[in-house]
Amino acid sequence: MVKPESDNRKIQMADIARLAGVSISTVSRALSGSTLINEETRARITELARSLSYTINLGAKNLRSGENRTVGVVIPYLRDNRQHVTDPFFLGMLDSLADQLTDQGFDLLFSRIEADTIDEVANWVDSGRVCGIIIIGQWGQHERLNQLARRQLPFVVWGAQLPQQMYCSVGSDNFNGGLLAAGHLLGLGRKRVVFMGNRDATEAQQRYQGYLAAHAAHGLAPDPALYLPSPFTEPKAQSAMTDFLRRGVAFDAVFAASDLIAINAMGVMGAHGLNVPKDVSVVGYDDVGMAAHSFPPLTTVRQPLDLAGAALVHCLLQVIRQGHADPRAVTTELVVRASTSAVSV
Amino acid sequence: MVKPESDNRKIQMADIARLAGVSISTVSRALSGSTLINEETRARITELARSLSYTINLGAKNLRSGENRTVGVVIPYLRDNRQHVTDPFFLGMLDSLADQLTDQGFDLLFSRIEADTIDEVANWVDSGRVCGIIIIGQWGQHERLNQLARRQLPFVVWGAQLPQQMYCSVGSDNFNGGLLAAGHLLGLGRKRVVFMGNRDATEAQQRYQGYLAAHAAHGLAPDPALYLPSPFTEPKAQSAMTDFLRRGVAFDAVFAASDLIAINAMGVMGAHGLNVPKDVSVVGYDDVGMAAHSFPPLTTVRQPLDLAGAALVHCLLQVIRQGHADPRAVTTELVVRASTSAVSV
DNA sequence: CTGAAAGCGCTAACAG
DNA sequence: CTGTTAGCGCTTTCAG
Repeated sequence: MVKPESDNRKIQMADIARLAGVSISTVSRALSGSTLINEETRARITELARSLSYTINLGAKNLRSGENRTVGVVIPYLRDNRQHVTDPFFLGMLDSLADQLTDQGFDLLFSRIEADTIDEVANWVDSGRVCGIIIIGQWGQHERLNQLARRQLPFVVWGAQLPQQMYCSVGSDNFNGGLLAAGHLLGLGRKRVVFMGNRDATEAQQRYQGYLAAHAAHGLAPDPALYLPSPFTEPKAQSAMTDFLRRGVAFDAVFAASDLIAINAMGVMGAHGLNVPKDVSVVGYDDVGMAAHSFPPLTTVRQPLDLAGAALVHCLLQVIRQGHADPRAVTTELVVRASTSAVSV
Repeated sequence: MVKPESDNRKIQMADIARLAGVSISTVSRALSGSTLINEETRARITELARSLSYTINLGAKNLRSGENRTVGVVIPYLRDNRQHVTDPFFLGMLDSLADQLTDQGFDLLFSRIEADTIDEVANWVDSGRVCGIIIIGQWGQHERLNQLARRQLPFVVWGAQLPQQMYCSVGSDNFNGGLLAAGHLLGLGRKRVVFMGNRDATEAQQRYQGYLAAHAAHGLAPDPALYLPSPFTEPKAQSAMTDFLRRGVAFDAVFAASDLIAINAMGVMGAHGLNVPKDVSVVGYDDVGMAAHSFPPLTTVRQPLDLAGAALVHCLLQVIRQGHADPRAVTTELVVRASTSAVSV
């Protein structure tokens, strides 16, 4: 099954060789850019190959050469979260990786997988399906990832750098991002800045540390009541903010751990008659496309997806070739838009 | 390059065979579920294989058996549009396809490609990289797609069914979707319903036809001034709506060709002091996750992504095996939320 | 039921 | 510079 229709047999090297009146090896050399071949013969063969729109059979090539230029990209999901990934950040990351990998001549094998069965990605490598794997997000599987690293599985993950980490991670500079965001709000004269996100998620935790540091730099310590736990999904972010408002805690700013959370929080606050940025200034995190077009447009910490994708690919190749790569952070940058303003006098 | 580190040689059939004291062919049979093998031997071999966490080398298997269980999925993009895809609909579709394909034992090779060089996907098939291709969206390349079909390329596309179409498409029932949406608005007593979208895009065109049909069913013909051209991107949708408001055309409802457009339009209208749904009722298209959590939550025409993904995969397999499959439409359904209401008396 | 042998489409020594 | 010769890891006749 899953074989093509019988009639249109695919053209292969032997055909080209016959037509060009040379040996198969000559064709192979011509097409692979070997130097030990007459330029004239190469030209003839290349031309012939193109006119027949011949493309080399990658499976055979890989099998023979032991190479592999396919990398696996997996977006894990939590079982309870289930359903489809909805945060546009992931699409952006995937896009970026696709472009990077294509540029470098790699194919991208995509898969979703339950976070707690993430070990299964090892099969992709064991079976020679891919040469390495990029995992988007840690999803609380730090220890499992460490185990994969012990098995010498070639992979890198997009996420935070953690203590006792045996694998290579690439992430944004979360601490600094948090510092920038909270610093910006405090600099505008905001006094009671809510941190909205899930501190149990490693990246959010680091952003929270930056948030604390910004307060310290201003000689402040945030009221613990200003920590507003919220998952990274839209409905839960909305209900978290709704509950928070009901509690009546005073606040004049929100730093959300993702743009998606921020935008949903702004929506809820707007529906409750609060004005953003006047009553409450809001900063998000990621700078997804939507952030520039929300109402009001969202001030946020930009994670440069193109650099991130490039770094992930770079590190993965290093892990594959040298067995190791150091974790990295790509620099973050504050993008100021209309969702933040100075306190009015 | 891109070879794994030398030391950890991958275990293969020969190893299992040696350890089990049988021939390679026996291992092959045991693992592939052949019937002509002693159940006891099979058990022993399977167990051994699992304990060594052996996974079969797919490249070799495919090469030998001529099979291929990888399908290519491509999301084209327009050059001027460039940058990253931003509409969450695509992520949803990709997710759905990933799940469907995984369930059916296929791998998913993902790629972005410029819409007007879409012919290049043929290489994936010619080189034996994939057994077939799923293209997300027509992107105005109907004729190019027809040419690919003439070349017998095994592919299907998510999009509209068009005149003189030689390839298999799967899409939502755009006409009916438009009919439902506009019918709903007219049924609420709305009289001047804007159609916002790009009529040149084939799917939007069909939704527009449904919009016209709904008017006809109510004995109406829409004012041509109510056609509001808009691309499918956020900034352009916003400026289109901004311009439209400036023009001062009277209207009391909007049917947008995508949720993304609808949500951005709602934002612009809100910023101009218009109340949704009271002053203007809005219906979108797609039912992306965001639609349920916008302000107000968006009434929309749901495209069932799971069914769509399943249909795409099903059709692709049929094209591969039988050389042909008929185009299909998956049924759409109106999801009523708070962005639409009856005209007040 | 099992083993031996041939070969999928290609690359890479090895000899000219 | 080019052809000959072995396989890459697996499946599949063909004989036992």
